[in-house]
Amino acid sequence: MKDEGQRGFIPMEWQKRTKYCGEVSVKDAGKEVVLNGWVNSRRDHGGLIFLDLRDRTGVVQVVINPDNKDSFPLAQRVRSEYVLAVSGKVSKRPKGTENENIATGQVEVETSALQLISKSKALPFELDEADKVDERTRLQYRYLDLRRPAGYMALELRHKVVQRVRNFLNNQGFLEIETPDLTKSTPEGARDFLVPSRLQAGHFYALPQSPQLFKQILMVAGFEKYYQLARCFRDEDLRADRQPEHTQIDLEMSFVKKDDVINLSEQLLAETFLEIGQKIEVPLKRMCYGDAIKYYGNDKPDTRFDLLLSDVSDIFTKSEFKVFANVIKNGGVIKGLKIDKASSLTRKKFDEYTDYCRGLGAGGLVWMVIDNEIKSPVAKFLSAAEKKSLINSFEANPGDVIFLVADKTEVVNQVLGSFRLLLAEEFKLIKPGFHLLTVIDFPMFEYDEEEKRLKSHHHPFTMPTEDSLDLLDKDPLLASANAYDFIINGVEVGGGSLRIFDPKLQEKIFGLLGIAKQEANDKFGFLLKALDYGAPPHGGVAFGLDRLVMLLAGRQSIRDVIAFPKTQAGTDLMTNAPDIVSDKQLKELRLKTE
RNA sequence: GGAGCCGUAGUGUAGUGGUUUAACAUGCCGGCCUGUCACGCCGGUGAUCGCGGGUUCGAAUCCCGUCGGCUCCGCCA
Repeated sequence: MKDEGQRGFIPMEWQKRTKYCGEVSVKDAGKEVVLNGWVNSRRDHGGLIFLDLRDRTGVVQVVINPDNKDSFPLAQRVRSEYVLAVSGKVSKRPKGTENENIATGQVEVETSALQLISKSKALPFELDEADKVDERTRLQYRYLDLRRPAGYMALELRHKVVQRVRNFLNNQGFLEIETPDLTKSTPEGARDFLVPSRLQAGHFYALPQSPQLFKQILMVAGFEKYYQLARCFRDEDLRADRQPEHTQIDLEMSFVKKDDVINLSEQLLAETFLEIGQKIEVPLKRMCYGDAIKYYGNDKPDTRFDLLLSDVSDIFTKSEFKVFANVIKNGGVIKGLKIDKASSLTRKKFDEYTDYCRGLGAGGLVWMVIDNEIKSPVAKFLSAAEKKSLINSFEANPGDVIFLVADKTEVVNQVLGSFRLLLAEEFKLIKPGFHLLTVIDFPMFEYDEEEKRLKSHHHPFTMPTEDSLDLLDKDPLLASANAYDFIINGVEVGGGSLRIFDPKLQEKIFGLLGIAKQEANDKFGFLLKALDYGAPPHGGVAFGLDRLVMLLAGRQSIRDVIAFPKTQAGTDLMTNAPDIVSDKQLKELRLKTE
């Protein structure tokens, strides 16, 4: 068997596989097969060479005997990750040489012909140790990273989840419809990615943050049930669970009530969990937004563990302890959480926690070790009655530790909400498995301190509840929305709402958001216009496919379930995007760079 | 915009009370080996310690800056 021919190229003809490596079994014993794949490893015994040949289905052992005068010399020159075609006979392995660790360990392929299809340089990292390798090297050589079973399986799972979603929605009567990626920049929401227009010099498309407006217009168009696996773009900073482009399972339905959308969403989620063999009971547990904030400090409660926040402001309304009293006088709150049997915590650890909470914006962190009495730096400032009330309130027992934060309500919730996660991890309180939750009863608006105006909590097209209509004028911050979020293990995987289908109400909401009539018409005029032509009641939901698959795959980052993800600085280390472009390109677009 | 952690042969680590031939494992190259499967054994190759500057007789080690990667805050309707 030759490798490189006269022209210096490897011959183009090669034997096509008759079987996949991972599927060779005892049943094939005695049969001739051809395998194609990569050399996973090579074990050269001098007089006998073993190769583990790998394709996407698995590995199988290939044996090359020295009496095979064509193949043996080639086998000696073969290296890791060479691509080969192997012809040979499947045989049961000699007694005592079976390998229980691999699926094909009972058999091997006795090579009759070995053919080199493609060579490989020595790899920049060893595939079976990739878990430990710096992520930047793996991203640079993403094709090698993905060649690992773990890489393959993550994307295979993603594929299967997508197929389930499509099947489920198709069976429910949904139509998959694509909407534009080159569209119009709209105010509100995230920063847009812009695309300069050549034909309309000086004008810009924006990449969609979501297909929100298009799907609503599809409802006006009468499609009734739409879905799409939509790529969404947001030019904001990245996180482990945030990429500048991500994929949403986006859907919208007409003539539905809130519970119709929630029920379908929960069924859809449950359907995806079947892919990993998990039966999820629907309907899911539901929690109102107010309780989520009150007990968990945020609107995406991690319900894998308790450690609930408790408001103890009442105990300190008349406290001699000025720090607490002042916070309450200024409208703030004192909340805390109790952790069982934590008296082994060191002073150093308490300082660490204090720094952590300060870093999140708290003025400080009060800690108390419960013994026969309370041990705490602030114990001397508290009255006996206050101490007793605290212990009662937290139902604290000797050995427990109480942490308190006093500040503005939002600060307290945010700090304790994060701190609770840290403690749960450190004390190993997190129960295994998946804990799904639907959060309902969101407020319509929140107040933006910086811009001194109302902002939508969900988005500007969210339908207020009927009860809230009167509040829009009186006290819009109390108005609640027909919106819902879906939370798994503290990760927001989806959310949606009923939409406004009355153009008058939509204009009213824009007004409350401080979007002038002129601007509303410039930016959203096409939607308002569409609503004028017989808009059905409608609502929908969007799930973050990347986050969902991340959870199903048990990974910590969505980068693991995206084929070619970007770094925290928004770069692609494999392609080196983003990159500078030629002057010619800039000129055509009438763009100048500094 | 901000905070923290990290950066030493291809890869993963060790080495920082200032002076080392910068160590170990693995990979890679060569040799031996007919039942291995993380094959084994022998030998070899490979790092001016991310980059720049400073302190010093002397810096991988201390200081400053910078670049890159990760985590987080802000931001993400």
